[in-house]
Amino acid sequence: MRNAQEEEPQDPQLVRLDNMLLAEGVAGPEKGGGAAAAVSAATSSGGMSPDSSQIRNIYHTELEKYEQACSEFTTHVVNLLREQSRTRPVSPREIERMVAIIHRKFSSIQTQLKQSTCEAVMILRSRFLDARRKRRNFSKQATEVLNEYFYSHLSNPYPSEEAKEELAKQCGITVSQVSNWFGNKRIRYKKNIGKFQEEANIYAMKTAMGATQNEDSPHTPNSTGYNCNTVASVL
DNA sequence: TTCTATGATTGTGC
DNA sequence: GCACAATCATAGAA
Repeated sequence: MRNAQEEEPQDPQLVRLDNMLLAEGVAGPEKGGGAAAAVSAATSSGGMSPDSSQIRNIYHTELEKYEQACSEFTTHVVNLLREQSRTRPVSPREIERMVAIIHRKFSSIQTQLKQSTCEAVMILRSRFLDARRKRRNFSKQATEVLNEYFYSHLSNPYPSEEAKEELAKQCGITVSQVSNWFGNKRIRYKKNIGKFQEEANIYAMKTAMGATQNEDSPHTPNSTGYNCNTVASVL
């Protein structure tokens, strides 16, 4: 039986589907590859997204079911043939041929399973690309928080990893979105300081007011080093 | 419909 | 790996 299975030439379509599933990280060892990696990169939460890991789990469950069913059915048919051999001559060659037929039939089921998994991955990929295209502005409050940090650290607007995480938490966005925001802000501020002057003054006033309210505790911010007069000279 | 603002992506340099 | 610069694509205002 094993020989009959191993000698069967590999279906080129099946090979193609196998390669694709491997490349997408659905088949083979668990890793962050292909669509799975792309989606998880977008979520920045690390690991596979719920959708992509779901596809992987379903695929493996179905594949196991398929293998079990194939093996059980083959055993069943072989047993039937052996029983028949009591009433009529059944050659080993006939058994082999029957097993080969069963495997061919099951192979088409396997192709269908892999085909539909590939389709699911493709749908997931296009959904991810759509999400990337559909930009959403951050909430007013989030922009406020980011701007406050930016203008109060104008002399060094490079938040540490911890600060980025804290800002991300406060704004309800990801750390990479915080990094993007600061990257964009630094470059746009630098290119057009004049345009941002008014905004800088507003946040400077806010910071100053906050400092006045906390006059009893002299070590609290405005300890950020922000000074209205330095706005134009930095960066 | 056009224009501007803005979040995201890509390529490059360090 | 991070920051910068250029660019893209879209949201939202005019």
